[in-house]
Amino acid sequence: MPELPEVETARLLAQRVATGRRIVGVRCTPDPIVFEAVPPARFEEALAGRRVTGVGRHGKHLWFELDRRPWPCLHFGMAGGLHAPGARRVKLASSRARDAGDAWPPRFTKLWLRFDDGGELAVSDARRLGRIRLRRDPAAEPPISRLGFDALLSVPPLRQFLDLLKARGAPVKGLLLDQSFAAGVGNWIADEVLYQAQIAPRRPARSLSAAEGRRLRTALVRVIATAVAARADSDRYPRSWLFHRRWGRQRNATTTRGEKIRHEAIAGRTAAWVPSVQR
DNA sequence: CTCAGTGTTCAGTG
DNA sequence: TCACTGAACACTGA
Repeated sequence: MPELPEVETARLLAQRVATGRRIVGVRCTPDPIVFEAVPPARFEEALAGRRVTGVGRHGKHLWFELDRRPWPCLHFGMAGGLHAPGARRVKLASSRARDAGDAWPPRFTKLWLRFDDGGELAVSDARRLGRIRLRRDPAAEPPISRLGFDALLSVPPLRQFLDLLKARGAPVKGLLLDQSFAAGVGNWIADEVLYQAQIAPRRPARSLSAAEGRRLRTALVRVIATAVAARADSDRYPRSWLFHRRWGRQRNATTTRGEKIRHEAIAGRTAAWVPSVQR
């Protein structure tokens, strides 16, 4: 559940379930890839008996603040997620309508926590591209310290935003995907933002006019805020969004307004864009 | 069977 | 050194 809106929704869930509670049970699935070489015993020892004081997020990274360090940090990769029993699952837009049942803990669970009030949380990751780490000060250490501005909480003022664009020659689509520029933007958000800002994805970032840069910033803020307000429930995203029409076998060739959608690889990812609208 | 996919990292290039 | 690109990673579902 990768992009910022899903991670922010996971943060709110974690906050509700865990904040103020003590961890009374920790179970790690042995997985040296996802746990990045932290042995399960070490991880369990760091968490067991601790009280959760808060839940932080920057970009797509999430971490629990405990009454003793180090703290656990989560990145969900392409297919990871945070779950609570009975809670509506934040569905991946790309795997619509398929919920793999209501098993608890869910399939592919890597980390399973129980709290002193009976609450539970599980971290799953089918594809194993996610990471679970321990850090003494998450925001001050890699990989989080290397991130750029958080795309929900700290988008720079216009003047500064335009300066950042001028400093980069990469295709603007690639820049949006660069986490050291805007932390939290992923593939569909980048495409959505460029569509709404009416900018072609291959345009070098530094070639954007001030008016285009301004549109880009406005669209970024709006797309992120709207998706977060919808709690990352894609069914609640505006019908006019490119999002609803970019996928699948019905990779619909057109938007709701009848504009032709084109798919091509840019900066290593598939970009979906509308040449008749994006210049 | 093959391939794409809400990501990140690292080697290689200019 | 820097900016950028493309392959690798790992695995499911179409």
